[in-house]
Amino acid sequence: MTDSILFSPVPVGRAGEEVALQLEAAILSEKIMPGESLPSERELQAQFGTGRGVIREAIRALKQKGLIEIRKGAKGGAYVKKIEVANVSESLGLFLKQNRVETSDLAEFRESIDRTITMLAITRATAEQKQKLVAATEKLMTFLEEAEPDLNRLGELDRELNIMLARMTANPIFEWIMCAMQLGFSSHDYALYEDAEFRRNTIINWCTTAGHIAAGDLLQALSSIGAHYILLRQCVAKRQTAAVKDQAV
Amino acid sequence: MTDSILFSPVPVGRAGEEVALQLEAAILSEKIMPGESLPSERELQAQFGTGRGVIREAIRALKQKGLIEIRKGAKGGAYVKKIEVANVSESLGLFLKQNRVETSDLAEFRESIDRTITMLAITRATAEQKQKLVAATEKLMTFLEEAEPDLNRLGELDRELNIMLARMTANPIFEWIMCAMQLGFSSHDYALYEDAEFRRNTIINWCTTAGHIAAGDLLQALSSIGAHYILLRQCVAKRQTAAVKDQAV
DNA sequence: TTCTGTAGATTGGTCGTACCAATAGGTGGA
DNA sequence: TCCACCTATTGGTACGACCAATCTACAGAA
Repeated sequence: MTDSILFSPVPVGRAGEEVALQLEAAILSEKIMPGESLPSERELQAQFGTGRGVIREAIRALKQKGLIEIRKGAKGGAYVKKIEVANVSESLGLFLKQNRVETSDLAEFRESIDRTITMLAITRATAEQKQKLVAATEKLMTFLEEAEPDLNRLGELDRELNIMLARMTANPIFEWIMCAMQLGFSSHDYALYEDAEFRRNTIINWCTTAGHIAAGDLLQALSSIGAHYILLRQCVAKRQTAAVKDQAV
Repeated sequence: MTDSILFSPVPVGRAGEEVALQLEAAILSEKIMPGESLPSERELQAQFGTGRGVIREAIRALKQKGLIEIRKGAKGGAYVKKIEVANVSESLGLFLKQNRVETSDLAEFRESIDRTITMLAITRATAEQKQKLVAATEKLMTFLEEAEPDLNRLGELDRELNIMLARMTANPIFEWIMCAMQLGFSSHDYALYEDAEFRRNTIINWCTTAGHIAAGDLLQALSSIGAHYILLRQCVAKRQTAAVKDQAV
C-alpha cells in the first residue's frame, strides 16, 4: 500500500495496456514490495481516472504474468509476490507444445546441460548433498522388482533427482532451467520408465551415476550420463519402429 | 521448489478462470487452428452464458500468454497465433529481474551453453553459415576505431551474433534459449562494451572466435570462448571495485 | 475477564447496458 | 473504372448495481 498520486491518469485508447504497464513498473521498481498490496480496484479506478473494467483487465494481465496474487474480502486485493519458476515453465511448456520439438533435439539439449551440471555438482556439492543424492537413488531401487510400478511416482522421483542434482551446482540458474524443463517437457520422456527393460537399466544407471558423483569420479559420472541418453535414444527408436508397425497394420 | 505442483486447487466462483481454461484447451487441442479466430466476445458471452466482462478477462489472459492476437473492427476478434520466443523471454526476464541473479552465475551458465553451441555449430553448420558468421563479426570491427560508438547498435550486433551461432547448431532449442537469454538478461552484460579497452578486446575476440569456428578448429574456438568470459569477469570485477569506491566517497 | 458469534465494512467477482472507436466491405456517384 | 462515403461488425470503455468472501469490532454470554 502506498500513498496517493503515484499513478497518472490515462487518456484514452488502449488504457488497459497503459495501466498494466504503470502497475508493472511500480512493482518492478519495487515502489511496491512483495507482500504489500496494490490499492483496491475502486481506488485505482479513481487514481487512473478510468472505469473499473480497465483496472480489472490490467490486474488480470499482471496476475497472468505471476507478478501478483489476488485475495478476496476485506484486506483483500492484489498482493505483489515473487514470481515462481512455474510461470517460466508454463510459458516454456506452451511454447514447446506449439512448436513440436523433436525428442532428439530435446535429448541433445538435456544431455549437454546434464554434463555441465554433473561437472559443477561434483566439484561444489557438499558431502551431505552427495549423500542425499545417493539415498534418493536408492529409493528408486525399490521400484526395480515391481512388475507394474506407479509410473507417476517414478516420474516424480526422477524429476526430484534431476532437480536435486541441479541444485548441487550452487548456481540457481541451472536449478531453474531444470525445473522449467521438467515441468515443460513432462510429456516427452516418461517413455524410459514404461518399458520394463529400459526401466530396469535406467534405474540401475541412475544409481551408478549417483555413486560416481558421490565418489567425485568425474569421468565415470559423465560416462553414466552418456549411458542414460543412449538408453533414451534406444527407447525412442524402439517406440518409433513400434509406431510404424502399428500404422502398417 | 521441491514440492510437486501437479494440480492446483480450483477456487470456486471464478468463472473467468474456467472460461480461460476452456478457450485455452480449445486452442491447444487445435480445435481452433492458428490463423483462425475465436467467436466474437458477444457470441462467446452467449455461449458461455456469462457477462461480457468475464469473457474479456479470459481473453486478456490468453493474450498475455501469447496464445492469441487481438484485432479491432469488423472481421476483428481474437486470432490464434503461434507463440513467439519473446513470450518465454519476457517471462524468464521478469523472473530473473525479481530474483536478482548474480552476474557470475549468469556468466557461468552462458559460458557452458556457449561451449556446447560452439561444438555443435562447428560440426554441423554449413560453409555458408560459417561465412556469414565471419562477415557479421567483421561488421563489429567497424566499431573498433570509434571513440563513442552507438552502444545500442553494438549490443544489437552482439545479440545477433550469439543467436546466429546458436542457430548453427541445427537444434532449435539452443536458439530459443539463446534468444530468451539475450532478451531476458539485456541489462547484465552491456558492461563489456561500455569500457573502451574491454570493448576493443571483446570485438577482436569475437573475430578470432568466428575465424576458428569457420576453420573448424574446435579447441581454439573453445579457448576464444573462454577468453570472452575471462574478459567479462574482469570487467565485472572492475565495475564492482569502482562501485565500492563510489560508496566510500 | 474471556470467549464467541453476529453485524458491518471492505473488496474482489459478475452482470447488464450504453456508447465510443476502429475496421472491412459494400454502395453510390463522379 | 475508381474513389469517397456509409454501415455493420467488433473490440474498448464507462457506469451502476448486486453478490460473495473475508476481516474487524463490538456486544452478549460463560
